[in-house]
Order: sequence, then structure tokens, then C-alpha cells
Amino acid sequence: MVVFAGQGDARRSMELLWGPRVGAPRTGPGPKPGLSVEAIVAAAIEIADADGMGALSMRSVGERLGRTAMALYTYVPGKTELVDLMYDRTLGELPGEFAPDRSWRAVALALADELWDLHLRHPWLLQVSPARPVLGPGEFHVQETLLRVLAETGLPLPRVRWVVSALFNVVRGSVQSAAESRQASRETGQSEEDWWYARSALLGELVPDLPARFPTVSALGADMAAVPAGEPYLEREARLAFEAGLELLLDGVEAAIVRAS
Amino acid sequence: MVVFAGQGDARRSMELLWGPRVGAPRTGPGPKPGLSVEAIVAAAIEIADADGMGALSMRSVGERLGRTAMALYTYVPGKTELVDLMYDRTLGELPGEFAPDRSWRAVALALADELWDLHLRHPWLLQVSPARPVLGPGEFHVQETLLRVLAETGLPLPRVRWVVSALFNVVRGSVQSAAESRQASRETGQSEEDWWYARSALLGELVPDLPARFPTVSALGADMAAVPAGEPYLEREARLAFEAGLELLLDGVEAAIVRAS
DNA sequence: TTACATTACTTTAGGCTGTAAGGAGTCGGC
DNA sequence: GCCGACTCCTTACAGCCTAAAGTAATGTAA
Repeated sequence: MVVFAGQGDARRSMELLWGPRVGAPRTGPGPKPGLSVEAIVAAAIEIADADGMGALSMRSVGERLGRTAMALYTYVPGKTELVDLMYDRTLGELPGEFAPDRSWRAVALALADELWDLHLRHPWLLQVSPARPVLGPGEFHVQETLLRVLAETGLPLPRVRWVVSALFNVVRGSVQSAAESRQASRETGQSEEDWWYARSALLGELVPDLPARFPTVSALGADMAAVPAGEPYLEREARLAFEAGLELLLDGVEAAIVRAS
Repeated sequence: MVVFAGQGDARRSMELLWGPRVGAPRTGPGPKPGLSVEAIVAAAIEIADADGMGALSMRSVGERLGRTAMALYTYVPGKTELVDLMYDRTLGELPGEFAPDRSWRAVALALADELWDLHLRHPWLLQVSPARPVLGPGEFHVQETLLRVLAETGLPLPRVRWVVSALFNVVRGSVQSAAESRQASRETGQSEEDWWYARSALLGELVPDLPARFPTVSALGADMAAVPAGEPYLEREARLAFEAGLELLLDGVEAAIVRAS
């Protein structure tokens, strides 16, 4: 059962997200803090980057910092908030400025590319499905950048937001395939392609009537089987899907511009 | 640490996904099975539909069927495979046939609509992020239907696949907002809009320079604040983003068709 | 009819998880 | 010097998935 944060907790989370990164040197009684929110978030991101979200626990984060799990609760209300912070800080990595002489389309492509790279660097981002949006500076930063770029299309702002969300979704969706392909081969030793071939064989054996039931899918599968072994086929395919999806979307935006003018 | 299934487990999962729904009446020694894979999957789906993925545990499923958690392991190798089955069976709900006299665009819109509804009926689908694609009949069914519809555009099949994946991503991404909005208000009593207003107030208090730092986002936020209270604003907004994103994509497809011809 | 193999299901247990509660030690201010 | 605030620890609990072993039920073969 998921319990949502109450009013007071909401304030606390927001303060953490927006609060000053370097705390005003606290004055008062008590031992000096040996950790900091930022150090904890950084450690957590390192763990998730290296071993995935499954390896992220309060214990593992504490251990990496030479503390117990409970020590973290002095700085962070709970794991949920920690993950929110990880997410928001990571989004903050995205560049916000682009050469001003480039067309909105070129900038949008460049930005999508950055988003793609960001998700490959931090594949766990895709597993963070915030039950509610994380209203932190990182999220705002990304939104602002994307909105500003696409506002140059001249479309009204609400429509631009729709474009932004579509673009975001296309990027996230397609990068997921690529990230999975990488992570899986890293964790199993077996390349994604080998895995795929093994499954195909199994499928052919267990479901002999597959081509009859799913002719179009099967035709595609045959295409893929023709690719020479050893190629990082799936990751490249994901990249192509990313680029193609983006082009489609931006073509659609151009059509909308023409129609509006 | 995520451990991927080995060779033998792979076979077992595939057999479960594709195996005959009504088992051949097993003959041999031993007590008669009181459960079945399909009954277990159905119970699990009911739990997830009603109380979300967080409420889904081997115990809760077993309990619903009048058994212990361990009883399920006779039928299903583990929770991972159970979730895969839930996912695949649910995708199988999607209709596969559409009136043949409608244009590919109309059918694509209708299909996207079905996909939207499906995800609203089973919001936990969005939380299932298969580390590897679930190669089951449900997944194939959806892919086949989408591919066949969009093959009518005349584009080459590999490009059609990219269109399919873009479309899928747009739908999944936008329905996520709507689903979250619903679920959150159901679980907290507080409507999503109330939550949003509270957060906005907090944001204005904690981050007074927000409009200066994020002017475009703030402008949009102001738009939203102008909406009368009590409106299911966010869910409607998600729906609009869905429709708009879809239109953009399909416009892009049409542009691609023109360019190819 | 009597073993026996096979299967369904339960109980027990172990190693994870997040986090509530309470205690120990450290520091600044009076 | 002491008090109160503060960090960090130990302990503990409830929950999770699932391995292992035990029990009961059933069909087949001797």
C-alpha cells in the first residue's frame, strides 16, 4: 500500500529539492554533520549507475559512505525522497544553452540527443516512475529548456507543451530498448543478440504456427535474423527508432506550423 | 542484484506464455491440481487492478485463492514470471480487428484509443518495465495489429516498426499522467488539482525567484492556475497531450509517405 | 491389496528490504 | 560545568521472495 506524503512532509521534500546546496554553516549545539544531502545523493547515484536500481538500498548507500542505513535518515526523510532527489539532480546535468543561430529543429534534435545520452549514462532514470511529478529544479530546468526551444516554432504555448511531452516520451521509450540491451549484456555476459537468437529458436520450436498467426511480426523477425552475428544490432536498431521517431514528430510540428500560419 | 533467467528457465517461461490455456487433463499419480496458471494470473491482475502493484505479493495472490504463497510456486517459477504473464495476458485484451474500409489513419487513432483505455483499466501496466521484452502472444498480438495497420501507409516494414514504437511510446507516456492523476486522487482523497495548488503555493514560498529562473514554465503554470477549481484539469490535459502527440506523429507519417512517393 | 512414485500444498527458515524507537556520544551556548 | 541540541548507532519489527523439507493425496504397478 502506497501512502502519500502529508502536508509537512511535502514541505520537507520541497526544501530538500530547492534548498541551498551548500548549507549555511550551521551554528548551534551538537556534533558537526559528517554527511550531507548532496553527498548521500551522489553516493546513491553512483550505486545506481554501477549496479542498477536493484542494488540501491539505504544500507548500500550508508555503507558506501561508511555509515549505517539509519544515519541517512538524519538528512533524508526516506528512500522515496532520496530517489526523487537522485532523479532531479540528474536531470540537472542537461545543458540549458545552445548556439542561438541554429534553427529550432536543429536545437531540438541536439537536445533530444543529450537526453538520450543522459539516459544511457543513468539507465535507472527509466525505472523511476514518480507517482507524482518531482517538482524540483532539475525537472523545471529540462522543461524550461525544451519549452523555450520549441516556443520558437511560434505555436501557442499549451500546444508547445504537448510537443514537449511527446518528444520526451519518444526519447524515453526508445532509449529504454538501448539501455536494456546494454545492461542485459553486461549482467549476463551473453549479448542481447545471442539472447535473442536463443529465444527465437525456442519460439520456433514451441510455437510452430507463429508465422501464420503473426505474419507481419514474423517477417520483421526474419529480417533481423539475416543480420550477421556479432553485430550490436539491437542497440543500433533502438537508436534508429529514436531518430526516426524524432523526425516524424518534428515533421508533424512543421506541418502544424504551416497549418497555423 | 538482478539475475537473468538461465536456459532452462527460459524454456519454462516461454511454455507458460505460449502453453495451452486449458491443460490436457493431466493423468498420473499425485493429487489433482486445485489451481491453474490462468487462475493465478487472473487473481494477480485483479489485485493489481484494485490496489496497485504495491499490493501484489505472492502472499496476497495466494491468500485470494485460499492458499499460501508457496503453493503458487507449483504453477509459476517466481514472481517475475507471474508479472510477465499478467502483462502479456492483459495486452491480449486489445482488439485485433477493425472495419476494413477505414483509412489507416482512422484505424491507428482507434487503436491508440484502445491502448489508452487499456492502460487506464490496468494502470499497473505502466509500472511493468520488463528488463527484456516479454515475447508472449499478447505482445505479439499488439505488435502485429499495429504493424498491419500501419503497413497500409506503404512505407517499408522496418520504418513502419519505428512508427509503431513511436506511437506506442507516445501513448504510454501520455496515459501515464492520466493514470497517475486518477490513482493519486483515489488513494489520498485529495484530488490531483488540490495537490497541485498546494505544491504551487509551497513553490512560490520557497522559491520566490522561480518566474525569473524559469519564465516559460512559470507562464504555463499561470495558465493552469487560472482554471476554475474542481475541474479534472490534469487528466483532461493528459488526454489532450495524447491526442496532440498522436496527431503530430501521424502528420509526420503522412509527410514521410509523400516524401517517399 | 500393497507398495511406490509423483504431485499439491504447507511449514519453516534465511536473507533481503525500509524504517520506528531508543540510547550513546559530541558539540555550542549559557 | 552543565543543558539541550544534534549526529549516529544498535536493536527490532514487519514485510518481501523463495529454498528446503515435510505431509497428504493420488494414480499406477507389483
